[in-house]
Amino acid sequence: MNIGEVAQQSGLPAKTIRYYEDIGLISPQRSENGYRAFRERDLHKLAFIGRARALGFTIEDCRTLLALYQNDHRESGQVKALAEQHLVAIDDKIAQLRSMRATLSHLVHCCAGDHRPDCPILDDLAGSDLHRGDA
Amino acid sequence: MNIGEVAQQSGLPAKTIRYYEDIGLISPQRSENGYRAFRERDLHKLAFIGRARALGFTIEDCRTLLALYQNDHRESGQVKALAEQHLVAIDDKIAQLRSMRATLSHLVHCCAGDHRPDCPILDDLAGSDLHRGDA
DNA sequence: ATGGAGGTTCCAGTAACGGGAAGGTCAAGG
DNA sequence: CCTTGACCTTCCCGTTACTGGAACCTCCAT
Repeated sequence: MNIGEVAQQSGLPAKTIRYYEDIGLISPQRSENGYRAFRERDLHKLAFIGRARALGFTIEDCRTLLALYQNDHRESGQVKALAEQHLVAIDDKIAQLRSMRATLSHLVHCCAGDHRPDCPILDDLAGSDLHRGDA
Repeated sequence: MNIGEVAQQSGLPAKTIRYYEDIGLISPQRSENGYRAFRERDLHKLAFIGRARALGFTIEDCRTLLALYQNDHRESGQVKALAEQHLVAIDDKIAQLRSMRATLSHLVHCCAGDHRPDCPILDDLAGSDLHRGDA
């Protein structure tokens, strides 16, 4: 298989596949013409990576997960630990975004959004304490 | 004020403040010795940027917001539009993270996490369809 | 005079690719 | 046989918002 077909089947852009080879995630063979010659195993690996990436794992996590996957003597505890760690990181991000969202949403609702220049959003960013001290 | 004091008062690292000058967000004067000489206005601007960044606005958004803030003829609708757009982006990110979280959390709960190699997480990443087809 | 805490510039690296140039290869068509 | 177009190759730069570090300068206190 050439890279184009692998790209289609894995859903990953050809550029990304080449990048994954660059950083040593995959090592496809080469044809005599210099083209990458992918086998089923490579495709399978790429699909694996694609799914891990879709779950938000970093490339380094993917490297680790691939190694565990290919290691018959792995312990599922290692995988679970990695996944739980990632879960915590996701929760942290969600919490941070929700905090931002709450503040921003409040400000948006306070802003008339008309043709006048008065704007509680800018007031808040400027630290004017006008609405924060309105109690 | 030298950069150290401004860093403390604004809560931004000195490196970041220099970077903000590099990209033209601020333009502090210079003392004869070559040191940056910050005035109150600069500090105020930096605090403004810091707060906008804390709400997740990009640097380019900050540039726009600063310009609006300094423009007496702005219309609050412009600010509100920018904020609402950002709010949508935040919501998108939260939705994506929650989707990841749901899948990952399910997989983690399915995994024994012991010393055996069998691992539903890896099975899922490998696309084995074992648990997805268990209905 | 000297030591240390500040300041300065510039360069490189981060994560994970994407865009685009310059050029080789292959299959089909005239 | 030649060309055209699709596909492949490598290589280098750009992205976001900084961070770390080197090499060097300046100020203040002892």
